[in-house]
Amino acid sequence: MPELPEVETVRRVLEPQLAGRVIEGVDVLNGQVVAHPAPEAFASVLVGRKIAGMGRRGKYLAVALDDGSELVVHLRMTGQLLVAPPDAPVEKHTHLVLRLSDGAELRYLDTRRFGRFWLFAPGEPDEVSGRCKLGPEPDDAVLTVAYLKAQAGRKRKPIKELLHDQSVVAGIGNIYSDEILFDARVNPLKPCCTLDDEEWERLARSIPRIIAWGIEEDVMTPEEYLRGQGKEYRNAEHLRAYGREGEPCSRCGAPLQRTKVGSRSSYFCPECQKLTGV
DNA sequence: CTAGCTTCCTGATAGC
DNA sequence: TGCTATCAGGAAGCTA
Repeated sequence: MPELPEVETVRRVLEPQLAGRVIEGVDVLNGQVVAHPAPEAFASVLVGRKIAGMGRRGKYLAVALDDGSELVVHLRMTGQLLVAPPDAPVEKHTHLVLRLSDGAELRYLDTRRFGRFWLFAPGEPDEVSGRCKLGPEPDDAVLTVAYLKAQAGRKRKPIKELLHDQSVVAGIGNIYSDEILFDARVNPLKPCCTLDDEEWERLARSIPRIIAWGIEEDVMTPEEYLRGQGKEYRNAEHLRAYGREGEPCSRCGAPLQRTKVGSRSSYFCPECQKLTGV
């Protein structure tokens, strides 16, 4: 389940393999994953374009094309982008194939088919992908205590849900919200309007730090990415809270607990992240 | 305005 | 063994 650090890893691995290649053919195997424009137009407009580079905004990837058009991808839960030789067997759940000028193929696989592609003509504003509604990147300097407090307002919803709100901060999902709250020693269920100044300070510091740490820990070579078939982002072993129910807290040794926030599994330390002042 | 629910999907796993 | 139920979760869309 890619969040910002994993999406950034995909970008770093794929960009050097794609930049400079020309898209010679497009096979839309499942039109469901093409959100804009219609699949036929999507394919015909892409053919002949040269890939200039690859960017990222939140969890969105953006392939920049030579004529100024832009191919935007959101992997959602199970989307994977793979570069494969054309003779490699086409795996189950392959929905889109871009045939490239060096003979390789960029393939999109997605078991749950939640992921989407959007293609924007040069100068065409992106008003449909949801990208324009994103809040600042986690490393953006505007992400101050004052900003977070203003976003929280009088909301009583759990702080974890505020971190999930892509219009507040871009790129945080269920895993990294647990990691950030663990690092900041804030209980995931704590209502937004009840955090004290120290908690806001720690949270504002933890957001950029934990996301940057996630990207560093995620570093992998193209060979490793290929071996894992784009499925393994190595995002489990370095985590300190997520998925570690019953394991000792790395700070105090107390067994970590699991709870539900909304409908999401949440892992936290009952000693370091006490629910007080509510 | 916000909170809360449903929808989209498949596959892994649990329980009977 | 084979069935059903549950869970995993990003984000949009809906209702109250």
